[in-house]
Amino acid sequence: MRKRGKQMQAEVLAVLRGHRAPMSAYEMLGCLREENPRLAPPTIYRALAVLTDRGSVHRLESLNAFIACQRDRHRHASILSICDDCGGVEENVSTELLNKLSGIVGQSGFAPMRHVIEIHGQCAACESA
Amino acid sequence: MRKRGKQMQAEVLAVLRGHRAPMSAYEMLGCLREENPRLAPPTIYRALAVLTDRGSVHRLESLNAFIACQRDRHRHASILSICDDCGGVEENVSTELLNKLSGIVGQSGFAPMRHVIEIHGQCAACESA
DNA sequence: AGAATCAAGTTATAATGTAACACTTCGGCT
DNA sequence: AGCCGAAGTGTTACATTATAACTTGATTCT
Repeated sequence: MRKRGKQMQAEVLAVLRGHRAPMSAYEMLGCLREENPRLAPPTIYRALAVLTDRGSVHRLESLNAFIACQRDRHRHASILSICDDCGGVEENVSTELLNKLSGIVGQSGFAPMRHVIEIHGQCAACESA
Repeated sequence: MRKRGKQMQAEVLAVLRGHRAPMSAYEMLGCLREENPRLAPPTIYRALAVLTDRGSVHRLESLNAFIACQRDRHRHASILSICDDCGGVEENVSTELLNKLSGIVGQSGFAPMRHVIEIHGQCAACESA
C-alpha cells in the first residue's frame, strides 16, 4: 500500500490542475469519488497536506480552498490575487516585498516562518465589465 | 429589539478584549453562554460581521479566529504576526508595504479591495526560550 | 517466511459557518 | 392612538470543513 499515497497525490493534483478556479477539499472529493466512491475526507486532506508542503498546491486560507501552483512548484511565499467576481487567482512572487515584510514584523523580534498573503478584489477582465 | 444588536456587539468585543490571544467564534459563544445560555451561533457571527466591518475586530483567516484590534479601531489592512508557540498576535500597519503590494498585483490590472496578510512564526519571547 | 513498522483506509465525530424562517420592535401613516 | 410595513434579531436546523482514533494492509528487514 506504500504506493497508493503518491498515486492519490497525483490524482488530486490532476483534478486541481483541471480547474482554473480554487476548489474546496470536498469538491475534489466529489470529482474523485466518480472513480472511487469509497474515498473519504482524510484521504484527500492527507494528499493535500503533502502537496501544499511540497509547494505544488497552495491553500487559500481566506476561502478554505486550494489551487494548483501556477509557477511550477516553488516554495516561496506567494502573493495570491483572488478575483471575487470570477473566482480566478493569480500568483505572484516578490522577494523584495517579503524582505520588507520581514523588516516590519522583525522590529519586535518576530521570526517569520510562513506567509499568508491574499488579496481580494477584481481582476482586470471583471473590472472592465 | 433594535438595541440588543449593539449590546451584543459590545459584549462580544468585551470578551475579545479580555483575551490576549485570538478566540474562535465558538469560544466566545461559550463565554457568553454563561450569561445567556440560549445564545446561538448566528448571533455571534452577526456581531462579529459588524465588528470586523468596522475594524474593531480582525479575523485571522489562517486560524478561523478573531482578535480585537490593538490599534484603536482603524480600517487599514493590518499585518498580523501570529506566534505559533504562544498564540500571541501583533498588529502592524504599513502604507508603504500596501503600496508595493498594489503595485505588484496591479501589473495585471488587478484592483485590490481587501488584504489578508498573516505571518506565522515565533515572537521574540518564544524564540529566545 | 515471519515480525515489525508505518503508511493508507475507514468510521465517526468535532469544529466552523450559514440559510431560512419566525418574532419583535420601531417608525410612519391614517 | 392604532395599524401596517420595514428592518433587525432570535431560533432552528443544517451545510461545510476538518480531524481524531482505530483498522487494515503493504513493505522491509532478519
